[in-house]
Amino acid sequence: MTNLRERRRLRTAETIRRAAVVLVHAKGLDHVTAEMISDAAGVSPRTFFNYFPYKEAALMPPPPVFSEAAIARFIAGQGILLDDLVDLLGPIFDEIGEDRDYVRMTHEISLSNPKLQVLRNSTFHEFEGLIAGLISRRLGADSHSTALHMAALVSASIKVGFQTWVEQKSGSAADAILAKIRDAKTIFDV
Amino acid sequence: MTNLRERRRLRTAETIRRAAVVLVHAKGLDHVTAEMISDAAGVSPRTFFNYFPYKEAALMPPPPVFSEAAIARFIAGQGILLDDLVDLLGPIFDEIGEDRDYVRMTHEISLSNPKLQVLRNSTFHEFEGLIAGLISRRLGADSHSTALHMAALVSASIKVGFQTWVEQKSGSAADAILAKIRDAKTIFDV
DNA sequence: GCAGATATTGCATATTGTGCATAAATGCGG
DNA sequence: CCGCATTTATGCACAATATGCAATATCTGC
Repeated sequence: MTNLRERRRLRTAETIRRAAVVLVHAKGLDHVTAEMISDAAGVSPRTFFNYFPYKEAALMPPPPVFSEAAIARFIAGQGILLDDLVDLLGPIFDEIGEDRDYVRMTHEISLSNPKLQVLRNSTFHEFEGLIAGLISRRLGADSHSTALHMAALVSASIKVGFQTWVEQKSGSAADAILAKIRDAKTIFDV
Repeated sequence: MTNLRERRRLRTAETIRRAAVVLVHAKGLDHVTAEMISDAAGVSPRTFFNYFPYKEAALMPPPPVFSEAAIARFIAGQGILLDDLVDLLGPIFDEIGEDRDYVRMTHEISLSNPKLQVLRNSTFHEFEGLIAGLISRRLGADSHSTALHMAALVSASIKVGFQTWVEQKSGSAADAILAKIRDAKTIFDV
């Protein structure tokens, strides 16, 4: 199990992320330096930049990871595409929903600063690309354009669903988001 | 005409942009400093940051501007939505297509560096938001979610269309892009 | 041409981010 | 359990980014 080191690395990254989010939420991005974050996380500034290429990167969530099994299941799936997509994405959003206050903090931070908005947009964009790739693999050759369109729809649904969840006081993130994705079926049926 | 100053400002910004694009295309982002760009554009570094908040910003195209008249026409329009959208966007892409080599350069640059990819993604994202806003205004209250979905589709179409145009040797950008938007009708009809 | 507004510039400075060398920690085979 | 190989953390030096501020130059309208 060479992944003891790996897990340690993930834990350190997470520690830094938390420290960064808390600090920036309290003081604003411009009043928090990489050094402050490092101090709060108990690492040297040099190590900070070892984990994150630039200060703002520590404020973004890590990219979601799908299990190999889940990916294989989705690609080989024969059912309604959006339903299978919901199955694929469910666990991801379950996880997000577990720490409501923290997620809300990160959300507020993202909106508080132009640079972070840019980064957030890009994060969404990358996620959309990931989804498009999976859809394309499932639909086979020549499905590129269709996959991009569908991924765009799904991504838009996620944004709307996430937004409504953030504004709510209670309820599951997965429920809110997946409902919006399912709604997309009324617009776009495959 | 107080807009002599304004036009002058736009021209200076454009001069800086061109200088930046040419330099970065030749040497790569990491080997071009803000000072080099300033020198090439004939302004002081301080002035550079007066026009652009950070180095990379000079490498992105200015946001498209729709005429008030075009916006009003679109919002009040009664025809097929995607057709009206094509009318609205046409002039924008005509303009882009006028300078093929330059646009291709900017495109190559965007793909050459992670930071620029992020920025490019965000630029697309903002454009999508702009379109969503216009669609929402046209469709009236409670159309928020629908507008976002449609804008996502249009945005995806633009990306695909732009990509195919860039790969071509000749042909109009507007034609390539608008064709893809029209294609979206086969998927999504309003 | 003059007064007021706007744009440009220089200078000082905090912060960012990287290369490189060194030290510490970890996992592995014996 | 121990030392060896590899990965990870750190310190230091330094170029580049980006901003505030004050001074200077340039434009606009009268």
